[in-house]
Amino acid sequence: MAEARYDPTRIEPKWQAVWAKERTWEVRNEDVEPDRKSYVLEMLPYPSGEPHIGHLKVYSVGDANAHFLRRRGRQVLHPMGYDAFGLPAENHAIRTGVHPRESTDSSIAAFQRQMRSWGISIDWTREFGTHEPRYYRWTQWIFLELYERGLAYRKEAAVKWCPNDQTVLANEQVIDGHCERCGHGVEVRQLEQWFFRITDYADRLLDDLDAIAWPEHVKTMQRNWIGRSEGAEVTFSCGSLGVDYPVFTTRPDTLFGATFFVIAPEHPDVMRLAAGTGQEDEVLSYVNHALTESAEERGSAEAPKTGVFLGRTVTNPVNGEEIPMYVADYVLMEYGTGAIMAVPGHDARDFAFAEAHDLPIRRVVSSPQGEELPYPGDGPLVGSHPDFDGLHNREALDRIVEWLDREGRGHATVSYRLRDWLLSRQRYWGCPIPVVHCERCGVVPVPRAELPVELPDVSDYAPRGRSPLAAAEDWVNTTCPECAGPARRETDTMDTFVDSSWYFLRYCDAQNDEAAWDPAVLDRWMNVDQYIGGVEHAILHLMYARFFCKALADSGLQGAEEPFAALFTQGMVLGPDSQKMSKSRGNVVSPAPYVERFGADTARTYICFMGPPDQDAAWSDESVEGVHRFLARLHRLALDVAELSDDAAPAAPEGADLALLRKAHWAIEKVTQDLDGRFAFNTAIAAIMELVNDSYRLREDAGPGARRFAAATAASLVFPFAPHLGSEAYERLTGARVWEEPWPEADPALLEADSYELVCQVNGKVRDRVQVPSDAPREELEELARAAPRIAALLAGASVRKAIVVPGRLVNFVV
RNA sequence: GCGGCGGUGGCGAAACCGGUAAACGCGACGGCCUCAAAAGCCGUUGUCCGCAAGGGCUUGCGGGUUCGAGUCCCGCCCGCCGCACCA
Repeated sequence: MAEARYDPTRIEPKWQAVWAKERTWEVRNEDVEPDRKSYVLEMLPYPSGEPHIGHLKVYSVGDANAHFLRRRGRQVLHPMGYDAFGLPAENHAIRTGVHPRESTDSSIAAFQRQMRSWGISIDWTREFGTHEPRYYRWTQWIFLELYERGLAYRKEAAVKWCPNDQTVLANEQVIDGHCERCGHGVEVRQLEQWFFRITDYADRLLDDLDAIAWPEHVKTMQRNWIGRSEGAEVTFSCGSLGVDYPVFTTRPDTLFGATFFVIAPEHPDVMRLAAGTGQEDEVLSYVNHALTESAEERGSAEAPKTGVFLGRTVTNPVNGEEIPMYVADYVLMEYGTGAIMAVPGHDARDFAFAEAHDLPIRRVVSSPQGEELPYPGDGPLVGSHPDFDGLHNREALDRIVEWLDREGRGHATVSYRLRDWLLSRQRYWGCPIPVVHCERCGVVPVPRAELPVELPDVSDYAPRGRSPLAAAEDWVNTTCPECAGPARRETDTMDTFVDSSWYFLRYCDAQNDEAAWDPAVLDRWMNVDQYIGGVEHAILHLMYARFFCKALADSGLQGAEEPFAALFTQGMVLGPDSQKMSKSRGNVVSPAPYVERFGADTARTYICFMGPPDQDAAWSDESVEGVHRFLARLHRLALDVAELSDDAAPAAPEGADLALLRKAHWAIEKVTQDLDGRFAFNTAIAAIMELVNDSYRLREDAGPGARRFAAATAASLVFPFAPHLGSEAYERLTGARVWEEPWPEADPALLEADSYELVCQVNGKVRDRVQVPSDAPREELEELARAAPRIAALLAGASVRKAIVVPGRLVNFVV
């Protein structure tokens, strides 16, 4: 055995230097052939400190995919950038006074250094940070495009406010009533804010999910988030006040069971309704209490159903009945119309409220199994109206809606859970919103030629309920582009999700200083063929990016309706204790020390081997060493075999040569199938391990030609996971550069053996195994199985009722 | 509560279409090499009974379909993730 040690610290920098010098992974837009392109993209990192183990995982997974596709003849676009605006850098600045740009840039430098040491095959000519003016200039440009189409708008709204971060939050950034960033309880405030009209796209965002190859659970989460409900809007009138109140219901079939009516505490008419009824004081104190409650206190379905009588009634449009009006916090202002008809017989919440307030409960749908009320299921209508009683409720539903429509008291409609995207933030470290406020002209967009509106430097980053930018007086005071009079710049910045909603478009044409992109160039690369990232972005980022693409497609600015044709969500790397990594648990594993000690190839291959990449998996130091052992074994094998005579693989192999060549072709076939869209990296690597094991096992008996082919094949197959070692070993064995070689193809003749082991069962239990010729017909297989010694013994005094023959697998005798 | 995913050796896992359960790796045990150790190489390793030959049992639990079920169907239990007073 050769004695040269496997030394990644020598091998890895050597090949990285070759790739950098030769610009191996760069692709030129001019050279792209549309039917050969593959756009492989991992979610861009948020640069904070050093890269962590999760980054190593996404980029190892993505790089394996990129390498495989290149060697299958694809022109692969595989770029990298940084999602560089955001709160952590700003909070750091508030603590330390260090400019967020400075800490962000030093983190980016750490990412660049480490990702290069990992040998990831990136086209670095397309790199950018979203905080660079040459990028956010175009973020602002897109904002103006959307503004002019009415898709970006300003309105005062009840918004979620984080008192700790002193900023508003998007609905999506509120988790269980708490700020996604800092965990502080969220309050509701009335503020004027900027929104994107994503709700206009609700149906398309929903329908187009069917056309993309995404994991089912991600699609489900998006569907739930959009929350489309079909139902009807029905008008109840308050005669004493002369006002109509529409409600949304998914169950117009239960209208005859409505025994009271409820509006949300935030409803603008609450006090007007209570006025003069003697209920004012009670209502006022209830509303005040409800509005100061935290989202969490108010949020739970288990919370007791509180509420107060408003002193008035409304008329049920289907039967003219006067039913009492209540204000109660279980009704939400932001969904539907902020008012509901309450049907306690068939809705659990209304039932709870009715019981607590002693209101009538009426059954209008009979339950086939005799279930008690509240009964939310289907069944024939009862106690409603002679025209509808006896009809199945789903049919009655349609008929009732038709009737309402004819009478002008309601109509079929659709309601969504999805809200418009609140994009303004009262924070410093973000992309400035490119508008000015003029006393005379109102909101005026900054002319395109004046973009970017650059983020000015300030000395105090702490938010004080307004953006820190407001303190930059020289910057804020400007002139109106329309009337040239005095104007003030918008001081809010954009949510960082805006920056990351289009970065994949910019990669296609990253050097373009004349436009955000050349549409012809975008047409060549888009859409992203394979997107890779964590499930934590299943809703926010992935929904926003889809919305942007659709909105930009509608403006004719680009052609991709869907940004990401296929999505792969990788699982988390857990700590050695199988717990989520966290500083407080002290179980954080950093990539750098492992890369230093074992090499990037070992770290990358281990990460791909530790389990199916879409599942969570715990880090294990022992297993890392096992993978390192495997790579060292392959390295040693290559050195040994390289010293043998330079024979070609035998054309008519026999014995050990045949066995080894078969194993090599089996491995080619297995790895190819595992990598081809399956991301089954763990089993692909296992197959290469088997090939290496057999190469050792047969090293005394197989000839140099077969041994060289087997070793070179192992090097070639391992390349997507361990590119440096793959290149090194392959070069030693063949003199060629593995990344310039096409992906190997299995020879079908060597995939078939001329005999196989036939399993012989009696009553479904394996009793014997015999070697049989591959081409044996069924009758012969049955005879051979009968003749197997242990089978013959068992069948001896028994009568065979049936024999099942599965060629290629088994024979089963039923006795 | 609703939706999704999962439960297989001591551990990470494999079994892609209903056809040999446990590939590959870790760990453990044994052997070779060595003055010795490390490294390396070669074995054994689901579990129970048995000296062995061999046999029984085994994919969270209980049923079912089938010649045959980890895989399909029905009913449970447990874990993780998402949503959750959305009318």
